[in-house]
Amino acid sequence: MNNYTNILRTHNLKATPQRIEILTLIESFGHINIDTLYENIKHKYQSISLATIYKNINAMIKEKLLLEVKLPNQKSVYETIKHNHSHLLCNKCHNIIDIDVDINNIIDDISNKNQFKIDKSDLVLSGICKNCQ
Amino acid sequence: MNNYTNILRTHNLKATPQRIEILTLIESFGHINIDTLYENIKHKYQSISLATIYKNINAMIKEKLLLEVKLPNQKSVYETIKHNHSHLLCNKCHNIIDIDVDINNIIDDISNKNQFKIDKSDLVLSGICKNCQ
DNA sequence: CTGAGTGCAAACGTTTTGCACTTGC
DNA sequence: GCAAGTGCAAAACGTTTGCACTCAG
Repeated sequence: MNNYTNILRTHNLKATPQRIEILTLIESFGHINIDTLYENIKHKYQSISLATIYKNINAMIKEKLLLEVKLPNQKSVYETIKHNHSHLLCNKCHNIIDIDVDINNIIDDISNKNQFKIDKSDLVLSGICKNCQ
Repeated sequence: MNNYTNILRTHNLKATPQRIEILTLIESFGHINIDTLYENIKHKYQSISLATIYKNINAMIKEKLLLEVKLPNQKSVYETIKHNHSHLLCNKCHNIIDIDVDINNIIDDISNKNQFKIDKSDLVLSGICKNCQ
């Protein structure tokens, strides 16, 4: 039984081959946008519809299997939910690197100063990566 | 002569009443999305078109007068360009607070570790604000 | 006076929906 | 067998564009 079959089932989703392929591609790309996902999934399922991709992405987001990452100046990408992390974005090759940034001190500080209950941080650092410099 | 007239002119944009009203509303709201902007600008200019708003927002972004802020789970908002800052977002009332966060240490650290030339950081902390708790 | 901006309608790209058919379980 | 998922076409959205008219400078 496929690796993703269980994951999907435990999230109240049927393990269809299309969904397994979506998850496989997201994992292998790390981060992927809808268009690239569609292009690549067609290699295996030529007749898949964009509607199916949207429905599945949305279903998996609702079931907390996936996360949308909004980026400056480009389309959102999707990733599987892992531990909390931030993103490094190259403005030239558009590659995205996951990074671990410890901003707990900052969050505590801001929480106190503003009497805010912070439960989430979205940080994108952008610039030019090593290869593109 | 209106406050915004100069700003617009120094950014190669003609100071039309519509643009002045857009800037006035953005300043008074702090952060505003397209729909709210449209609703509010109609109080003064009933016949303004959404196309005009989009054209102007885009023109002002290109001329570095405005900035788009992408937010998790909701539409982007626009703000005038000030010094670099981050955002605190309340998931209940959707209010946004500008905050100053010193992440230079973090940026230096990440830059070195990844040999990345970082020139921009987008940070949104979200949770529940004081009033909504 | 002239080029830039406005407002309308139409076009466009993206995402969602309805529905008949298929499939996972 | 039945609810859930797929794929198609159509609809719905949000945004942009073309064009005649108007206005800022």
